[in-house]
Amino acid sequence: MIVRALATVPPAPPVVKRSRGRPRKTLDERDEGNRRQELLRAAARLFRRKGFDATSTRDIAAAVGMHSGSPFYHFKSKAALLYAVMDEGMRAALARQASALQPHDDPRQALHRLIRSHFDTLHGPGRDFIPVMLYESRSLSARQRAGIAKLQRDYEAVWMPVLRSLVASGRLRVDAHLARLLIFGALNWSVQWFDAKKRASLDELTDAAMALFVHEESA
Amino acid sequence: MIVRALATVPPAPPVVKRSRGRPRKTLDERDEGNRRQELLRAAARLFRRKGFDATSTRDIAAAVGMHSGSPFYHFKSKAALLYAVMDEGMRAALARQASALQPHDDPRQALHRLIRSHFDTLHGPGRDFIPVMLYESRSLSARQRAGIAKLQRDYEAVWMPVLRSLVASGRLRVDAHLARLLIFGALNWSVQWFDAKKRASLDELTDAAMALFVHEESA
DNA sequence: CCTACCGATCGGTAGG
DNA sequence: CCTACCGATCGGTAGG
Repeated sequence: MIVRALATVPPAPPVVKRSRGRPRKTLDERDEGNRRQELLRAAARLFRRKGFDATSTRDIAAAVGMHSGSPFYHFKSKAALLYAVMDEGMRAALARQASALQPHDDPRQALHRLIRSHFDTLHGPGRDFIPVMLYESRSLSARQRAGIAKLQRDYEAVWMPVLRSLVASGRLRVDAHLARLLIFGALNWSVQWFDAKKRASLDELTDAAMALFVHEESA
Repeated sequence: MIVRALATVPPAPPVVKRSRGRPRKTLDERDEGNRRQELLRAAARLFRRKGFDATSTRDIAAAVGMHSGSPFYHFKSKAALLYAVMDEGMRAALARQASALQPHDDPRQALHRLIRSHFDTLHGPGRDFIPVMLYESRSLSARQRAGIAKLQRDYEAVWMPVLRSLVASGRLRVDAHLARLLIFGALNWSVQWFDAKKRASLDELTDAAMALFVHEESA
């Protein structure tokens, strides 16, 4: 088990309890993956809570019981860590989205599933990754931003036929492109106010969003 | 006219073109107000573009042709500058909102005016102040955050009777509290994608939002 | 509002 | 992954 150094007591060096002499060879590969994942999760949590610029690589190292220079053994720069958080977050979101859609859904059911899956991505396990992407993209390089933008386009593309078909049947009363922007805003903004106290569950939230956006069929 | 130092060439000290010997006495009061306002506007623009933590007080000083220590003559700390930006932004938003509402509006018209006023606040003149508030509140102290939260509650309170009345007539199909959160999200998120190229005008945007959220009267 | 400056912190690296 | 360290930058201040 790893003892976390208290980030609020800067003078104290991190206490490292991992034994130095244990056998390394056979577990090397898996260990490296684990340490990398620990760094990613700690970085995501700190980037979300304090922001990218206000989080030091020392904070991240301390959160996983490493010394200050060690994160650079796993990531070549702080920006690379940020990119990895966003990349991993988007790939998980894409996978979740793909498995949410069912073959015989009508457009209304499809939108319901997309919204529910989106809320899962924002508020379910691993919930820090996508908020970091939503709020810290400014700190990416142009090249990195382009990489993330590609994944975002893939994610958004899945929504468009669903939205267009709801527009065609009069259930959405706005151009599909604008509808997507406004709906994503409504959903994404929930990271500002939704909390685990959960006055509303994610299911209830999904129903509420559907009721707000989707009109009854007819003129 | 003020010559802006290039923020990307750190070694060069800011070039100050203001004449040193001009009469000061009679204009002192107005000048101080002007300099303070210049600092606020420059800070808002930089805080929005680069984020609070990534903006140095030197950046802000250079943007208005001051030397590095001088902003502290006008504001006692960088955080005080941030607070002033948000406070000024919210007071302007409240004033704009108050003047937008007309006495004999029906609920639908009232919501239209509130949304249009909100888009003005987000994208009209002085457009940096509120986005800074929306995205940098994390950097406020608890006391400062409480001060801004009070203004936000006042701002939100104006929407509630309008939303409740639309719920009562079946034109909004969600609890008024949740409707406000989702609608604010849709509107606020536009700071991420709306640009001056204006494929859609603010009027068109307002109509689109109304069409998305507000249903026809009836069961 | 400028000058000159301080202590603290930061991202990153060499070498093991 | 640790040790020891560097150069750069930052918020802020004294004194004028």
